[in-house]
Amino acid sequence: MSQLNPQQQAAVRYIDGPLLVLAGAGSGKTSVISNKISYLIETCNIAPRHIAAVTFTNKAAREMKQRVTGLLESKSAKGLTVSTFHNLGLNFIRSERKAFGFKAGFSIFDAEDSRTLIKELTVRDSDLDADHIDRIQHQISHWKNALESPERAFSKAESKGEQAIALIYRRYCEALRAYNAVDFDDLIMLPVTLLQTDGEIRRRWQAKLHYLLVDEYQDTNAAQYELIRLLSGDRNAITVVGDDDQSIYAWRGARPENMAQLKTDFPDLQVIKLEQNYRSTARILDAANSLIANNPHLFEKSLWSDLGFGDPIRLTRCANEEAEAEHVVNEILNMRIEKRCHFRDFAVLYRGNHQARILEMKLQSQGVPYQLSGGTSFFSRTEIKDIMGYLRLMVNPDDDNALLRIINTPRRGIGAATLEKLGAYANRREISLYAAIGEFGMQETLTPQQQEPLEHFKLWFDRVTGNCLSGEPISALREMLDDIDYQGWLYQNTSSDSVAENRMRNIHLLFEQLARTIDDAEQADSLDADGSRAIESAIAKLVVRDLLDRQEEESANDKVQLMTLHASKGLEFPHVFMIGMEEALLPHRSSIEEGNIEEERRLTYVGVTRARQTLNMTLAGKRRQYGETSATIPSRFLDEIPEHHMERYGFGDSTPEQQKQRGKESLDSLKELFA
DNA sequence: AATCCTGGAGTTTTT
DNA sequence: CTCCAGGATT
Repeated sequence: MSQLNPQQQAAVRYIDGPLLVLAGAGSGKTSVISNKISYLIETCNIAPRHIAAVTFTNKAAREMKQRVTGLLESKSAKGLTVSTFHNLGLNFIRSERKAFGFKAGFSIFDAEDSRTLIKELTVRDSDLDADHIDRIQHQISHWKNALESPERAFSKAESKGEQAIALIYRRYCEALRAYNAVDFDDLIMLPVTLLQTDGEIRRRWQAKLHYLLVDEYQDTNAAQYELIRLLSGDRNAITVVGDDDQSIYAWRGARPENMAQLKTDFPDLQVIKLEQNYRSTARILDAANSLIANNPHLFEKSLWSDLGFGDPIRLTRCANEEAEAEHVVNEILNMRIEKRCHFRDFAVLYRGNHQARILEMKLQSQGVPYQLSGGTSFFSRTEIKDIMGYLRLMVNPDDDNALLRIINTPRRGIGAATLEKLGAYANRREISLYAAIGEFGMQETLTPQQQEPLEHFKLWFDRVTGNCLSGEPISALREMLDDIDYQGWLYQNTSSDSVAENRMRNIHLLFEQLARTIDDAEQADSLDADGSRAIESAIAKLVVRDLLDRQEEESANDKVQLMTLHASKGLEFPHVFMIGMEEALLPHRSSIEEGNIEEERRLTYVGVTRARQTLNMTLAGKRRQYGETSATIPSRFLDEIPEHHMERYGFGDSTPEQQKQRGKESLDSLKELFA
């Protein structure tokens, strides 16, 4: 506590009502939340099980939990909830499963599963093109995040097309029900609907939660906000921490207006600003402040730091994107020697993932180690989706999606025609595909060659399931892998052996994680009172991910970090490069077209504020895109950074003399600022 | 079931 | 231009 500045301390101590902490970049918000949790436990004597802290990513949740545990002196954190919104929702659904009408072992559909299901639904519906699937999926997700039921969506629809999508939305929900499944959005939406309609359950949860803390509040969507409001009840014991200037996820439903909404919904809201930055030099912060001042603001705030003026921001105009990448690599190599630092101290940030490609080439050719973050996430890799399919079907035989994924992977001679008949029959009888296999009615429609592999599969899978649920799940699963010779199938289906090896490693990683999660589930008592088995809960937890970040941490050796501006939020690096500072790239073309410049500016702001010591910006004079090379225009955001903080290279319009002059002005103005 | 071919898109992404 | 998905072809 003594480590905190007065504002931070005030934010920790204020517990008499709802509190909004406006935490600027690098102002120690994680510290505040962690310290507040420990303060609530140690000083206010609130039992950990009555406190919940909510984050957006597993990584953030894990870090916070760790810090709280480290801060606690005399008490234990046992029973404390620090989890993601989705995890909290999942726990809620699990413990109120019966009220929802789900069977044990319900599946969680990820985006890919949802897409498959929507495709299935639209194909049968001939008056809708299949190429609108992405739009439909997006729209459904949007409705769910806005808490719109299919019925409401239909009645609000403004066109025939929208009505048609609303009808698919309804069938999509029905299908999920039939599959005993929920999707990611349901993890938030379903708890909200139940809390709204069931007073008894609402009171029970409100009685359980005495204090609620929310991180990255500017990223909450309508459903998440409603969940927070319902859980906090009229106790109003709630602290939310956020920064509207770092709201960069409006495109996926985040509503930074939720910050303003708080003032209306909680009239006695206290607001505390954290403006001291412990990360960056004064120049970098002044640049960031000037930039973001071009956005309208609900709450004015201005970051400052006492870490010294620092180096000017360097802006280099390169001939083309190739020269740009080369320049960045050379700079990194030079700076590493000059500043005596490590590769891991550098980050290269960009707007779009494709920008990483040239960079990768140049880094490789110079032998610079790098870590590319982003890319396909662990749980969307084919091998993991395959094995998860087996696991899901094991605990939830109604999950037709899972069955379809794995029934012929590896090949079992069960083809499209067979599945077509099976589907038609199951549909008629209103049972799941798995249940339909081997029924008498089925046998008439299938040829013996079709029937045999199906029934063989079911017999085998029933046995595997039995082994897995009764005895040692992990060894039963390894046995299953041998049975189906999954390894052989991998080697046969991948271009090189190293890819197959890697995939096999991933599967073992998954098993290890599953074993750990089962242990956790067996120990946790409170939320699993519905009598479901540990493995069911473990598989559900796996789907909401907890593996990816862990892997990244392990491999974070001495490597240059490459990532999108979005992915950089929450991180910091001694030396930051922002590349592609051009109109149409940053701000992105589509954002210009949609008139959404403010979010692009915030994105730039996030990038700038990642830097501790130096910030290097680059742009390419000519860029090749869509086959043709054309001249670029420097990003408008560059003009919003005070010229006296910038050192321009490659613009040809400023002599070293002018540079020096600006450098003087810059120092003078900074001195004035700090006088 | 595997492979080739064509067409369309080409921001950001967690759970 | 380059990549991927999905369809068509073998």
